[in-house]
Amino acid sequence: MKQVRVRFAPSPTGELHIGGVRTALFNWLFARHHKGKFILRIEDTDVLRSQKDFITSVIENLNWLGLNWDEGPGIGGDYGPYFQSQRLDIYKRYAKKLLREGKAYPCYCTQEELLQRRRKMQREGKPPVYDGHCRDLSLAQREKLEREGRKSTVRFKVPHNGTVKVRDLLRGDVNFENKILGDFIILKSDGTPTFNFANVVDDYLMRITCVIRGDDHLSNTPRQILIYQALNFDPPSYAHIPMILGKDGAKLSKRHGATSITYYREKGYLPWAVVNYLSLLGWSTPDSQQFFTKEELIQKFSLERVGKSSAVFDYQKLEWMNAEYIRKMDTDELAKLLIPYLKKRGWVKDKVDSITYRKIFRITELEKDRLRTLSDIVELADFFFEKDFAYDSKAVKKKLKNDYVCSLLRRVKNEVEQLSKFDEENLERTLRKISKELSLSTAKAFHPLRIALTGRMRGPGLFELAAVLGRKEVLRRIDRTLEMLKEKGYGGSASGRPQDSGSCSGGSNPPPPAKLAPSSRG
RNA sequence: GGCGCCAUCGUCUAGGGGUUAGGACAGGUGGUUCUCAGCCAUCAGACCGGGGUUCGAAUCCCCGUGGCGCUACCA
Repeated sequence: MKQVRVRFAPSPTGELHIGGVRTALFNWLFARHHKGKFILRIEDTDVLRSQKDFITSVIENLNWLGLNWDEGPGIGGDYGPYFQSQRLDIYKRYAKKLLREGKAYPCYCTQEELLQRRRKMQREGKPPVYDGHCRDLSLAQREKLEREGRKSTVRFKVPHNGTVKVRDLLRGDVNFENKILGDFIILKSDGTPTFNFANVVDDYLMRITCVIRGDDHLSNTPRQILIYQALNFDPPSYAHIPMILGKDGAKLSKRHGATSITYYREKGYLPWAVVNYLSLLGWSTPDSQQFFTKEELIQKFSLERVGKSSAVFDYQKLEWMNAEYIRKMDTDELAKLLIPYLKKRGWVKDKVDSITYRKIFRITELEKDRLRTLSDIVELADFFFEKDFAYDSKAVKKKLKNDYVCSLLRRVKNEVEQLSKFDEENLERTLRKISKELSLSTAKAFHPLRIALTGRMRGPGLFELAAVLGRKEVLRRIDRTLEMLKEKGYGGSASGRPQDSGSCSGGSNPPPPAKLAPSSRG
């Protein structure tokens, strides 16, 4: 049996799309499973819309995802070049061959003429296919039109009768009647090939054995098979995989949310989480397994288990899966992935020293369970880095208003100052002791403290996060909170009584004025 | 309009002539904890409709309906 050769053939007219990634993935899995070749070919024949930046982006993103190719840009191979823009003479050669054999003909219709005739056909309720206007021109007529300076395209002569059978690995045989196809263009007036033509020539020349692509291409396939036949090429086998849709059932597009893989990369999705999630869109194992290692996925993947109906892209499930992979990840590895996000915020310097790294590691440990994407770290851990963090106004109103709060904070401050060793265990023991002595439930004691230290109601364990902050910073934050409460008249200072132990005024050194933020997410 | 593809919980799906139609995400409830997250337990939720075939249809066949795609000098 001959070696499996499949390809992914994106056109660089935009950022690599999630749907494109899924197509690339299925091709890659198929190749790897069968120990065949995965080829990357850039279909940049649309000169107007193709951009160099997008080529770079496609290549970078595929690399990031780990979908490595055996032939193509950056690698080379025996069947190159792998950019269609560098193969124009090849397409011309084959077009000439078809011309010579009478299987194609020059068409001199202008776009304007075509448009008008198409409109007319539509008005009359006829199918809007090319009417064969130039199909049977005599040599003299052609020469006349040439002399008039008319530009020509090359059209493929579709037989008027008969049918084309597409053998699809997923859907079985699908038949199309030739007569509904219409003579389509294979070479544009500027000499570049159209998709259907370049695709066939390249797939043949690159010895592609199986074309795996979105099922939006199924209706194009009869045209391509006709070209194979005209050129005396053996067509490959086909597998048209279901498309990915948005929530409303329409083809996935920007209005459903982000569709470019670049977005997910920047947001902090792990490449394998994306791959794993995408593999489940249209494919499954008999036991509906959710998580796969790379080796497992390659081993278990098969086209037979690819479904036929389109799948809705579920952002939430992707997010969940990403979070799962983050939680399962080694903390050290995760911390290193988080650093770029901290740098972007200016929270850590370009060169991370070992003390800073130690802190980042601890923070990573504490926030790991809460991360859904890597960039979440920015919102979750800001208080570790921002000395001047804002207090969630809702949290303040809800938890710091009570009379006992100031005496509690002052008490904690005193005890913390005197702590022989400032670590998690001592902290916990002391804080529990204080809450007991003040006859406060741990909840009542710890919530205000958490807000004093972080500005918010949710987050990692109190002792853990305090330990990371360090004694000095904890004391400073308590002072800062006391000051803030004093200004607001909260926490017992508004009781009207003279300065008693419950008051927030007096005592401490005046810290810088604290900001009160508008209520944000707790 | 023509042609084509598709159809199981809200979503991804398993299953497939006789099943309590299974799992995952999301949602609800309870528990654990200083909060959140997590974790554990638990609940709710589906075979598009109609005909056939059959003792029996969600499963096979046909029709309908719906969704999507193609019908370009885009790919």
